[in-house]
Amino acid sequence: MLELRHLRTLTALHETGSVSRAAKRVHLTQSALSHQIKALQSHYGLPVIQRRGQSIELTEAGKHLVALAGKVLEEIRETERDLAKISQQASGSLRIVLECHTCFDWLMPLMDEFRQHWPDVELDLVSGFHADPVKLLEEGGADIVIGSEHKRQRGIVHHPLFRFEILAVLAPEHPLRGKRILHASDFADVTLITYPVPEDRIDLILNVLKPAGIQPQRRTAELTVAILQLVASRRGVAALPSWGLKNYVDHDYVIARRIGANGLWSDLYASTLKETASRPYLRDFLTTARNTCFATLDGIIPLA
Amino acid sequence: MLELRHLRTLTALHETGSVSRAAKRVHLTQSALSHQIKALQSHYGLPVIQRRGQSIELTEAGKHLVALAGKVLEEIRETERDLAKISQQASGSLRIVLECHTCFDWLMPLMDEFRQHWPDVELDLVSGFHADPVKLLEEGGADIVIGSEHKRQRGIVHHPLFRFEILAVLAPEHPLRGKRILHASDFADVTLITYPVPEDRIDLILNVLKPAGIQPQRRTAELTVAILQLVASRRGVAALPSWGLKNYVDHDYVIARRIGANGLWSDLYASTLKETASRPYLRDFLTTARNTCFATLDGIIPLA
DNA sequence: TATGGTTATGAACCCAATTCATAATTTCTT
DNA sequence: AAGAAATTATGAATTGGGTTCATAACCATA
Repeated sequence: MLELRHLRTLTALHETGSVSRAAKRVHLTQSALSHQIKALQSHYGLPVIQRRGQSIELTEAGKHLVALAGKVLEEIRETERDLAKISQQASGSLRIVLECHTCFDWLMPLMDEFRQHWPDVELDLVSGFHADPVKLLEEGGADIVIGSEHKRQRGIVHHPLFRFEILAVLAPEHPLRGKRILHASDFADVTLITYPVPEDRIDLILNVLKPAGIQPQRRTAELTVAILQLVASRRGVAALPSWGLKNYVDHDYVIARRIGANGLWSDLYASTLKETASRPYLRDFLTTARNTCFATLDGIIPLA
Repeated sequence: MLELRHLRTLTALHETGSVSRAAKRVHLTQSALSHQIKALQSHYGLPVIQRRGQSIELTEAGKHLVALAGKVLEEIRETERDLAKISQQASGSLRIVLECHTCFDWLMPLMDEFRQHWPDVELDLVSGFHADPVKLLEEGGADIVIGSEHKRQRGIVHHPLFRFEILAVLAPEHPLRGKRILHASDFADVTLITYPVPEDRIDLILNVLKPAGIQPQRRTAELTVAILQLVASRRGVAALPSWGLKNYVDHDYVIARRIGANGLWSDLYASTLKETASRPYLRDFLTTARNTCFATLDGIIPLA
């Protein structure tokens, strides 16, 4: 009766706190999850979730099942790693090109974990700027590109990671602090603080400012903390993924504002060659990435 | 891809050492298991079983998966016990009537385990002889009857346990030692050593000797070891389940012979009231019983 | 070489999980 | 308070994957 799919659903419910969000997380319909939950409850004669206003909460029974899920799913992945070792598919290289600078935040701990699990995989970050990172895959200079590119291309697989919102970051006393939502025009007279990458790699410029014919001043910094430091000391404003901001916003170090009525969103993909896509360690890397991101990053949305 | 059903199949393969026997064990066709195995192998790019002449053996990969199965399936049962506690279905009584005396062998350790898992269930053996044990269920004097009865009866559920062979047990120097198979006529002049129960509860008499019009002398003993002791000291022959004999036969304490060309087989069921059948602890008792029996008892066959 | 038993394979089938369509419910907004 | 928006529940329809069926291949033993 209980199946692994139920356990996956339960963890998704736990992580997202909502049936429909959990459904996206496991790539099923909200209806499917509703049926699953109903089946579980009637089987055990116990509710597993409980409405708590906006979001849902797991009951005691639900928590037991989530704890089980954690153990079981991890154990399965462990043995699958063992199997990969046995079939000698546990070695190779995973050279990562990172287009999204902020992603260092979650990639670093992920890489640490990965190194422990796959000691025989040569794990590297490919440094430097690359005009056409996907070409790097084809040329054999890298094994995976993490970025927003996802146009169909033969021989290449774009593994969807997640969608996230990019927020404008301001100093708490910034003149624009009063507006709940910022529009292109608001950026006319500000200095934009970005990572040192070309304009066409910056979503705010590409999708918002350029279409509106606005070209703000730019200043660059390598590290996210440096950017935030500059913002806080009123040298300009930045546009950063929402997830990395929570701590700084909570401590009133900076404030964050939505860009445009619907917000500015960006999709993240992990692209590989078709042939590397099937390697066990690559698959494990991807699921670990998704797991840790969805578990630790606030406000991200699963991608089809 | 990997599902709990695969894990169950793997353990069955491990326990039975044969695809078709494992199929019976998990109540599927041999074909279904064959497909499952094929799917597993092609998914992991590894064989999980290996032919070893008559029987099969698990490969290293298979052993990893079996180890996983042990952990995972046990953890699931653990949390299901927790859920039963939460839903307050973890208390009640389990008074067992045992028609098959030899079954004490496996029932005792089983009861010990059960007591640890379900401390709030009142566990008891209903002692004494009962002419109609199923009636005892209806009268509320017992909760489960372990025996061979399985005729349809409304309000009663007969949970199949397993089929086992009853072998004739002789002293090593017994005159009949030369025959590989014993027939009804061979029992004409022997003393039959049995448990102290009526004739119609003894399969050998009921199904073999009575139809042939043979009525051997009888002598009774309470305990299996006592019966074996009497057999070894040439006071007569006995008919006992094959599984309990292995140790004694291996040590040349007694010898065992098939009864009739196809052997004498008996089916074991656990009968309960319909209403008690759904209780979590009862279900757990049954699966534990089957698990331990199939894991520890040689030569038993699953029952539809 | 036959024979009984076990396993493999492809096609057909069937059920159960999912989706679809929609209703019911809740929450947010004005 | 009422209407709009979002979320969840439910029943019917669909579909896809796992199982069975039928049969072939294979393997040991006589």
